[in-house]
Amino acid sequence: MDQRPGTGGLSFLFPAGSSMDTNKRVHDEMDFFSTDHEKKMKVMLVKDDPLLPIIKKEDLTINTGLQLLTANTGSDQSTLDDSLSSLNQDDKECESELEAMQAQLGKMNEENQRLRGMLNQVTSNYNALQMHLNTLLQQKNQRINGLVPSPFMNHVDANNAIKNDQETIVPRQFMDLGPAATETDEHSHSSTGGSRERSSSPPNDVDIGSIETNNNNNNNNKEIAPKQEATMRKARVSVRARSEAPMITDGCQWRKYGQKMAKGNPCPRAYYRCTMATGCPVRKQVQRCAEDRSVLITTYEGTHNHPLPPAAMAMASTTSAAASMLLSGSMSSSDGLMNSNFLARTMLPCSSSMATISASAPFPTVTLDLTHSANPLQLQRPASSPTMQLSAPQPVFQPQLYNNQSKFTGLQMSPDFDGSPLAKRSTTTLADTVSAATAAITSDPNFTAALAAAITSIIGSGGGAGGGHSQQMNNANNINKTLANGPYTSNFPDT
DNA sequence: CGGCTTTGACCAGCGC
DNA sequence: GCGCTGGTCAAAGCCG
Repeated sequence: MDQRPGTGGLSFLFPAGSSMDTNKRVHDEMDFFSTDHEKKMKVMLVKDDPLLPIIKKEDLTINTGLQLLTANTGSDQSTLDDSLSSLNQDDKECESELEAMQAQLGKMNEENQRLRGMLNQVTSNYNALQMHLNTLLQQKNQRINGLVPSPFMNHVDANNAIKNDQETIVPRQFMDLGPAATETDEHSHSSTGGSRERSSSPPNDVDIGSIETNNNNNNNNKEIAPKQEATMRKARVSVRARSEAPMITDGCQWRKYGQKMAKGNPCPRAYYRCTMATGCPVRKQVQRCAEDRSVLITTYEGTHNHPLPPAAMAMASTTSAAASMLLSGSMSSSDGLMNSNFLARTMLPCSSSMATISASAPFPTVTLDLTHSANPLQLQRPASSPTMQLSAPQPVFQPQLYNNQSKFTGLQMSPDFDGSPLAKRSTTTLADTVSAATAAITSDPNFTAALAAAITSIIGSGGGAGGGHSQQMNNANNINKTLANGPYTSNFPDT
């Protein structure tokens, strides 16, 4: 509590003609004997908060309560002032002390808010950097292996890439997966398909597990690898896109192996398996949204065990990035700041939710929503060619899209998916557009922070991926209903 | 003829 | 234990 020398603790009782600078300079001083506390507080606020209205000089000349007795003579006034000053001095001290404490409290609150903002900023930057690191490692791994990333980047490749790059850095997304992925879950999940596929096409899970075991004669790896793979397998990336076509063109070859009527959906759900390599475990489900049948929902699941064509690279990058974020241990549950409220605050400024996270049992899912309203970026192909509208997520991404993806166009759909090499279909496909979206997504720290917050709010909320607990279900239902009701029909009876 | 789609059946998980 | 649902299999048929 420093006081200006020579003022005797009356530094706020300046004459009306005192300069504003002088009055403002005293904001740090605490005068317990002054009765002009409100004015003092105003000065302090003006100094600390530029948003508040600036106090005019004349405001500081407002009479105090003691000056209400101006009808008295000069001597009486002096006597009365002395008496009142003596009588009220104790009360004034108490009031002054109270106000001083309130002022301190206000300062501390401001400091707290500022620190909180700094922490949020640091957290956002950290998440953005980690995303960028993952992307760079993926790209380097591609160059090393001559491969393109799979939709769900093979975690063995990822580990190798990271080991090659930095011996000391451990990819957390494959280490701290939480309690979600258990061998029981994996067995239960793959029991239907995996056991039946043993005869013809060994599940990729086995291969990866064996690789891990061979590379490291460590019993722990024998246990961890299946869990990692289980989580990788369970993690899903759902892409919502507006399309009249039966299936989006993502550059991969798919074979339909089933179709079911989903509960609550008038349209069936189709099941596809990747046929670009024998035993590739990647599958996808294609549905149409029950609410809006023009919206096509494609859900990817699994890890490709083979190189992908360039046309599939962009989608692979997108889904891989999303899955990596979903599985990233960087979004630890200990980060209390990153909660669903933060997600809401961060995402709501976006007029459309372009990415949502769902912990809907049994699989955590990242949904990339490309269905929202058109914007200047939306460039459609000629009407004769089936197209899928893609609206750039938010204006915040648009400059990046323009700068980085000059060939950004509408998404070409596969009107009649016949298994032909999708790369031949067009030079500007969904892959290109998703690539643009990926670049925008991964380069925007706000988005990564929001997505990280969403992931954290779900995974870290007590169950982890695949937890399927009621709380998670509630969160998931609030955040995303993407997968629940999307119908699909390969014959388009609904269109 | 090979690859794909269709479609009924089967299996496992889950809730009641 | 039973029924519902999601996911998958596999035989049959279609197509280029």
